[in-house]
Amino acid sequence: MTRMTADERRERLLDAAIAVMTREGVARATTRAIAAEAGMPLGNFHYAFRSKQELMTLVTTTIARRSKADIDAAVLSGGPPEVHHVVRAGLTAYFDHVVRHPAEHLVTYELTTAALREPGLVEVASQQYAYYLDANRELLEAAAAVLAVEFVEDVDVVGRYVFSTMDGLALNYLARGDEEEARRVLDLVARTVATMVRAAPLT
Amino acid sequence: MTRMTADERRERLLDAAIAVMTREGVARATTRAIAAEAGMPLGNFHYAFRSKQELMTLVTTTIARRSKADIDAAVLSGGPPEVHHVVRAGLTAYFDHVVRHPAEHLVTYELTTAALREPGLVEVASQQYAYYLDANRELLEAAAAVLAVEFVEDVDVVGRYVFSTMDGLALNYLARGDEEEARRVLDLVARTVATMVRAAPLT
DNA sequence: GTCTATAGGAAGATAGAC
DNA sequence: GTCTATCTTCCTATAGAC
Repeated sequence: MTRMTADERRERLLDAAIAVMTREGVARATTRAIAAEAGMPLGNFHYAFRSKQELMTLVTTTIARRSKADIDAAVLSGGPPEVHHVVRAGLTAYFDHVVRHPAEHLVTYELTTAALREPGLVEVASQQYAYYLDANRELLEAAAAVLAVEFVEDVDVVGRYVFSTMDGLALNYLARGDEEEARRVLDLVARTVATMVRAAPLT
Repeated sequence: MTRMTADERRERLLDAAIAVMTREGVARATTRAIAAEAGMPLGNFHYAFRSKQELMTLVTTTIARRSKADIDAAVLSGGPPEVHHVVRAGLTAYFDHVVRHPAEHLVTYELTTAALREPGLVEVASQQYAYYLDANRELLEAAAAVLAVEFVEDVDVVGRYVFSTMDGLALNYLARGDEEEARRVLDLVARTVATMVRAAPLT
């Protein structure tokens, strides 16, 4: 049997790290626990990664990338072609993901706060959020194009408004757990976004 | 010189814990660091608290209480008696606090995520958020009374909308650090809240 | 009551046998 | 290249001298 390549080892440890973090929390994702999850001896960890921080950085960016893919896929659901409904469908798709995978979302908050406390990782947290914001703005612009509307407000500000609100609502839901009220807030947010657009001029 | 009472010791350790957490992060607030900050030997820690978790619970509830006092005080600033301006003044007061004391707010996010990972502390996180939500609703109702308006939407939903949005915006600001855009979002939020009220009927 | 000293264990990282 | 065994450090918590 051929040996594992360096890349394979890194990927296995990466997936194992995400699994442990999701199941037990970032604080308990020790190098030992991660190596055990990946089915390899502890000694191999530092053969694949120079340090635990190197892995943490990779985990953070990987989760951001995968989340974006999930949300992008979910937001393509159909529905009445009205701003309020289209936006609500997108927000609902996101919130459904939070309800179905709360631990995964909790991990992102843990990673963000952990990164903000580590001088070498502050940049990672910043880029993680820049990435999410970018994804958000893209979706808003795509939706606007489909609906033939344009934003009255700066689209960057609207994107950040939507993202911040959903980020806060998700954290709030994780802490409180009252799904129904959260969905009513979500509906309210969708209606506020509908007031931020007007019919687009013909091009 | 008389010895410290048990309550004094607890309070000193409590303040020391908050100081260490603010300065170095929750993860680095070890019993050793906290005892050193309080100027007492490590051995005294478990004379005042049965366990570290007991202190963590106290820290979480104490910070929630103190934050409420800060925000309540800030929100009493004057300004034009118009919904948009009054709400914006309140949100601005809150956001100013975040900008001036970012580490303190980061601590609250760290405590929330930490509590959500600890079976015995999930209740604490939930109560922490219930407390914040309650404070938020109270402020909204007080503002509505002063302005002689009433909410078109369920005031609980509006309160949660405002709280979630500001919570998300604060976290977003901590990660990204672009204050100016955050303030533009804040202004946008204030305007959306203004659309959720109408003149109150005379009583 | 107060402190020193230490138990007992887990963390990240590495050395060295195979 | 791979794994075992270990180094060093730091953690929470407690025992026991004063």
